[in-house]
Amino acid sequence: MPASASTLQDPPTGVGVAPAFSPLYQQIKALLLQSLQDAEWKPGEVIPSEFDLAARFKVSQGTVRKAIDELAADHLLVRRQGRGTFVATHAERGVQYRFLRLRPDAGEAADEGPTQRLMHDLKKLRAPAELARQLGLRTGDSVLQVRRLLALAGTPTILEDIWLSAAAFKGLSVERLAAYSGPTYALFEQDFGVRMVRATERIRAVQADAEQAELLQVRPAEPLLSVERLTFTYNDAPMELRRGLYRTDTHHYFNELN
Amino acid sequence: MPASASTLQDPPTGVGVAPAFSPLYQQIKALLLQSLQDAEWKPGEVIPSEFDLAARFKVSQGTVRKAIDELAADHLLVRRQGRGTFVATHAERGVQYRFLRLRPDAGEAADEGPTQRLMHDLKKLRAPAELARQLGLRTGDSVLQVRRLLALAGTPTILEDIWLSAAAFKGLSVERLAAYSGPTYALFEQDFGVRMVRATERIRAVQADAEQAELLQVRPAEPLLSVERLTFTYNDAPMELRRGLYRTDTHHYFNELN
DNA sequence: CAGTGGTCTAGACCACTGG
DNA sequence: CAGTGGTCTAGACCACTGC
Repeated sequence: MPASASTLQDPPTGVGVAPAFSPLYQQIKALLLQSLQDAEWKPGEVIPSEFDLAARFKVSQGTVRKAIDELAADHLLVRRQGRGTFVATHAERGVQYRFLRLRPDAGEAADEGPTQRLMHDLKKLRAPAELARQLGLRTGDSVLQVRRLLALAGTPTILEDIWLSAAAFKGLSVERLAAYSGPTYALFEQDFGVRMVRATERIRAVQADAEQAELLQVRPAEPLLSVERLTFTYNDAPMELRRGLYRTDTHHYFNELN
Repeated sequence: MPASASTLQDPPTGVGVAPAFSPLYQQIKALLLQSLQDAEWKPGEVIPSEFDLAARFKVSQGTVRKAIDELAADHLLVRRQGRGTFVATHAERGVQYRFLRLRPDAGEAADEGPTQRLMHDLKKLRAPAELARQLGLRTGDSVLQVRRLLALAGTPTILEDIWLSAAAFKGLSVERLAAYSGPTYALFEQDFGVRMVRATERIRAVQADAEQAELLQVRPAEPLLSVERLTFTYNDAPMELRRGLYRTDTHHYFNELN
């Protein structure tokens, strides 16, 4: 028997329902996740060593290890041999623009991210029903809309609209966005304590309308890739909706299927 | 020290280069992979139990376990508690069409795969340089080209060209393709012993040309999603190039970012 | 050289499956 | 009830990092 399973959640003994047996390491994982959510350890910081955590939770090091393994597999934590285990961050070089799958056609190496921001615009508006639903807000709640145009290798390639809860991102400004040189998600971590963890994307082929064509410097009706991204923090709480229009004449969306 | 590391590969002792320390479980993983490649266990079959494998390789069960864990994470093996560990297969219900990311706009549930095949065509041709390069063949090698049109929920939605080495897929016929009701990748396993393991996709927005438009029943110049897929067997050997044109007016390409 | 993650073992026991 | 994967422990030792 685990040394002290009783100090953690015991499996429910109710009748009728599935036993819902939960292994110790899953419970540890949940506790670690809670600490991440509570910002006990912030992005980029070290968390306690496996032995310390084992002592804290009164389980063996191997059990903590397995919990951390899963969090590392989900990119919530990053292990570094000899140094410790760290809270993952979008600010770190090498994993920046982790969610951007647009690659130049030539040379498999990923771009270093957008090389130039051509335009930033910010509006505040009331969330229509569908947007509110996706962001987990109520219809009419205050929402920020950021529109921006990004250039890759000198040519405008990405036209993006970003929608955020105005409450959660209170104080976000065009100036801050324009001045910040890293990925937006790193800015969200630093300024608002919002760490983005995963995202879903819905991709379609669409025709550029007149305005989009002009901004992206393509002919009207030129085909563009529409990438609708819903981004989640800890807890699977949706925090951002983003709609990108990508030119795919010199770049492509790269995906790896496993 | 591991019980019998000496019977497996010892770390190279050369000077100058990185030590290239390789843990035991990695070596076990490589051995298991070799057995999969050699078709010692075929798709859908059970592999020996962890204890049997531990005895065979003269390591502890935990070490075999870790090797299998990684192969299972890569979807090469599938663990089933109480039953055993099986070689993954595309024929299995629930993982069919694992590489098809097109989803209906309404209802997050994935389609059960293409509901109807409207057309199949097969040609034999000499591989141009670029195709040969991608498939790991020599320019001019004999290649099969399959063209097919698939309908989802009654409307033609996917127009696909598939290129395969004629040598590796000798005997493939339109009749076989048309008659087979499951995914192509399951057919490849059964008829040719080729198990597809992973794939990369390059996605672009393109305009339908006249022929494509007619087949997919859209207006010419309608935007379509172009999905170019390179599919690999064990060993990262490319075995198939596929170019799909997807209508995205009622469906979208779904992607999960972690 | 101390501290951290990484590997490996051996053994106990639990959960699930099928005969 | 036997067999398989799944969990947990305890302890030893290795590889890597930084002081």
